[in-house]
Amino acid sequence: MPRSNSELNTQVQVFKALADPTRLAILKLLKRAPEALICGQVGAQLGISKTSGSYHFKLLEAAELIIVNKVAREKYVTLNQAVIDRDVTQFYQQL
Amino acid sequence: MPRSNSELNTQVQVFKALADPTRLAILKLLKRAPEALICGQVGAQLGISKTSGSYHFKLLEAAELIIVNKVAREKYVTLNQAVIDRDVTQFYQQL
DNA sequence: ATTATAGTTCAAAAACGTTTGAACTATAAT
DNA sequence: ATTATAGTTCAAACGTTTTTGAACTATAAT
Repeated sequence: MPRSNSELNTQVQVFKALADPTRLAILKLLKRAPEALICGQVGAQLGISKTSGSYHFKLLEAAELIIVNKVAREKYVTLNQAVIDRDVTQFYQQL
Repeated sequence: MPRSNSELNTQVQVFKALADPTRLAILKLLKRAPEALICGQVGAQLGISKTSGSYHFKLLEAAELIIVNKVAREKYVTLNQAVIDRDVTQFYQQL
């Protein structure tokens, strides 16, 4: 049943965000990229529809795993490395 | 070099296993336990049915996050610390 | 001004994950 | 032998996540 611990909840949210092949692929692409990438280009490279891409980027942003910067028509995304580092550390300390 | 997809798949499997409040609670309980715990007792402590417990433990075992030891009627479980450490390291190296 | 491009939103559909109860196996206790 | 306990399995129900297509907004290019 619902275990209501808000730290646990955000942790679950992060793991849920990571628990999908498309999103993991996005994050790995961003990790290797020298600078910000445009959403649509990432989606195209992974062969997903723009609607689906929009959904996944929104979810990654909600989990604070990426930073989004809208410039004119385009959406530039980068890893939120600080938050990822914090999450890894937490994972390491707890398990 | 084309990155094999099976690595991504097992990674996704691990994150899926972690992406649930009940399973995360189980793992944290196991982490703090001085020795192996009995499935049913863990389930009771978390207030889940035995059927549901069986489902979650099976999933955690499939993801190799726990080690299971059946003794007579009881199922003893411990964290699979070696695999967890490897997963954390991989997470750290890739994101 | 028209058309093209990048992305969003919405609702429906499809896919996937979790819980439930009943029936079951195997071991233990009386 | 009978009854109790620990756990599994199965299918159905229930719940959540993901994909889809169409309609939409906003900016850019011709």
